[in-house]
Amino acid sequence: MFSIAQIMGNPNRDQEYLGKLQDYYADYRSIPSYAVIGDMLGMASKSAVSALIKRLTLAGYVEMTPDKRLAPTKRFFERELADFPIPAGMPAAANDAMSESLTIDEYLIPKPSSTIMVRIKGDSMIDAGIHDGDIAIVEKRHAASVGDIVVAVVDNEYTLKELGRDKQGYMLLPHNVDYAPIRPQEGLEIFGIMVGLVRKYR
Amino acid sequence: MFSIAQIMGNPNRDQEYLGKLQDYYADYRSIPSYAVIGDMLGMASKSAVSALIKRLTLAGYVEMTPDKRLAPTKRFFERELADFPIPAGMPAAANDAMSESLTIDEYLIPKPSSTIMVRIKGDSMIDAGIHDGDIAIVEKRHAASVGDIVVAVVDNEYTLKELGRDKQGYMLLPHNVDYAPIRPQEGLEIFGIMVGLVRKYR
DNA sequence: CGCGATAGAGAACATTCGTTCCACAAGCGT
DNA sequence: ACGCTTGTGGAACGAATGTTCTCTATCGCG
Repeated sequence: MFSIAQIMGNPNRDQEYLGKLQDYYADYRSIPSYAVIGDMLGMASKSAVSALIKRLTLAGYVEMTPDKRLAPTKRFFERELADFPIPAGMPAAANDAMSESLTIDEYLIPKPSSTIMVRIKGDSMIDAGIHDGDIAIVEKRHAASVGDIVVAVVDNEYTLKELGRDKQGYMLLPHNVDYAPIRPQEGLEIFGIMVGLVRKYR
Repeated sequence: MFSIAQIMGNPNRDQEYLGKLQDYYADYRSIPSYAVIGDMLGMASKSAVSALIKRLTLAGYVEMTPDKRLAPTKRFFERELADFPIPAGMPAAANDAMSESLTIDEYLIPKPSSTIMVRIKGDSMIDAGIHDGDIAIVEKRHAASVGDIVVAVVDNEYTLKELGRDKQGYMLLPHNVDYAPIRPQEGLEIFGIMVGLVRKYR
């Protein structure tokens, strides 16, 4: 991977171009055609745009999708440090974790079609930091590992617990001393596993 | 605005198609050409794709950018929020009549410009369900109320605690029996208040 | 069983896309 | 001042795009 300064013909200029592309993308979630880019950046010809895109591609800001469409990369969304005016000493801005994604949605939901959000009821998992009213991000699938927090179907009811196992077989572990582990009588059906948690303070 | 069920020819089918488009977009941040969509969805002709896109446009999931490129709308990113326990039959493509739809970003970040994300370090707040490695959504402002979870500046260090108060004045309350409340010596500067929490299970 | 409505296949079409080539202008060092 | 490098303007080109049309298969309903 290269830095923009290493690749770019005129780094400052190109940085500014990149900024305008980022703004456009923020508005429309799509990268425009070369002609529109040209308009936007004040270039009269598409060859200039073509060259710019080549540079941006080399520098890793955009890439081609499998069907040769121009798409932004993770690096495209990186923010300048100046955007995060966090005074020195700030508990490391979550920049590191989030820098790879534009949004929290992307961060938590890599596979939208098989992901649902469920609002937690009750406090059987409170010792795992899962509170009543929290929203669980659940990825639907039938395979889970011991230690995963799963949504399982027990006696025709859905429940969120940690998947555990001992010599007697699988069980569902609440995280609350007031609740006892559940040993499903007849098999255990996994509905999905919990991949994320969202809580809102108001 | 319409619901997908009102517009769609075959709602379940279209919902599934929409899901695949969402997955593709999550991977590449771009909507593919009609030909690729056709491949992906098992349609051999572009006219079928064209019809689908018309329906999705009507339903408000995609739209045209100023230069006639296909782009997702906000609604494209919304996810259904189910209440727990999950109603039976849920696994099937959620038809409407379901509770709310929302994006996590909008849910947690009403004021983007004054909101930052901070990764939690340590477990001084673990009894409040705030774990090491979680991401706190922090709205920057200087006013806070007792009971808020705040990011405060104490002795030139940033710390996340509950804001408390007794007759001796304000203090910062950890939520962990191993930690003692902090009574700032010389004033207390509030950096922001915690409005949300995001956790990712791997 | 037959009818109509609907969706998809397939092909033709004009449009638009991005690439590529060449020529010219501006900036730089010698 | 000159020549070289670099970047841009412009035009031409083939490829790919999305629209539209007709025809056929399928489904639902009576």
